[in-house]
Amino acid sequence: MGMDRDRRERESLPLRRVEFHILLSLAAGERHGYGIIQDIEARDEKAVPDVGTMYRALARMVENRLIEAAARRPAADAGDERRNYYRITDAGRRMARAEARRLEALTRAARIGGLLAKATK
Amino acid sequence: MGMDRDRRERESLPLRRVEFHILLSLAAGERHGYGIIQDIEARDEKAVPDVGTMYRALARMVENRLIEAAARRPAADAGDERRNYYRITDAGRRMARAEARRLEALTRAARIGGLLAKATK
DNA sequence: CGTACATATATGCGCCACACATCTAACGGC
DNA sequence: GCCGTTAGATGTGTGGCGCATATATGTACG
Repeated sequence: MGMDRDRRERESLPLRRVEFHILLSLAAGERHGYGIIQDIEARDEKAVPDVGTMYRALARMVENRLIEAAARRPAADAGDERRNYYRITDAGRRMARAEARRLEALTRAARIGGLLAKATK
Repeated sequence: MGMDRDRRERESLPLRRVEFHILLSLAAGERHGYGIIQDIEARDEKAVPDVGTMYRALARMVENRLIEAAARRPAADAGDERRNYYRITDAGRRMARAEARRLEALTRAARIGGLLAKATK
């Protein structure tokens, strides 16, 4: 059982770029699609996904239980009826952690390979 | 001129996954296609590219001057005539550095977002 | 109040990156 | 000489993603 879960997670790595960005954004709190895009824009202007890519990814990830529709919009924003809010699931958080570890290892390899300066901290 | 080069590099990021893996592997020394695959396997079992993807990527990257065919095989291995050895070019190293910085920033974001432990070194 | 622009979500289309499958052939051990 | 491994190459299919477009609500402003 736990084995099955682990295997599924391992097999679906590496995560798609959009998906990791989405999970990373939602790890900080509930957000709606357009808001996630702006969040990514703020963090890395070079990797901003297309809106089509975004909404399709959201649908797919709900399907895969990596995220779920937030029951109701967060307090402050009672206004805009159009927005669909999402939250990260436990499975999503596990996936994001696994992928983050992968990226970290890659980064470490790059540093060892002399492609990055010693301590960028 | 320098500007043009910088712009081209920035626009073609992020690198394809295979390509970064190849550059990362070749940054450590000259290698042949099959050897690169084994190198990647050793480093990250989850992201091992298909052989088809690999050989096509190598051809493309030679075309784009990110790598080049090594004139002749490295000393110790005078044996196997089948092997095609490659080495990283300056342009390739620049691209790899840029991509490594991108991944490093992503990793940092993941750490800030609580998806990674504090100091992994 | 109208209308112009930003916000928000959604979908058809086409390209291309990649995995999968298959092929060829040289290598090394027995 | 046979056979499994190593090495490289190529045809094919799927799916992710960018591009364009559609639709509709929110908001600012005269």
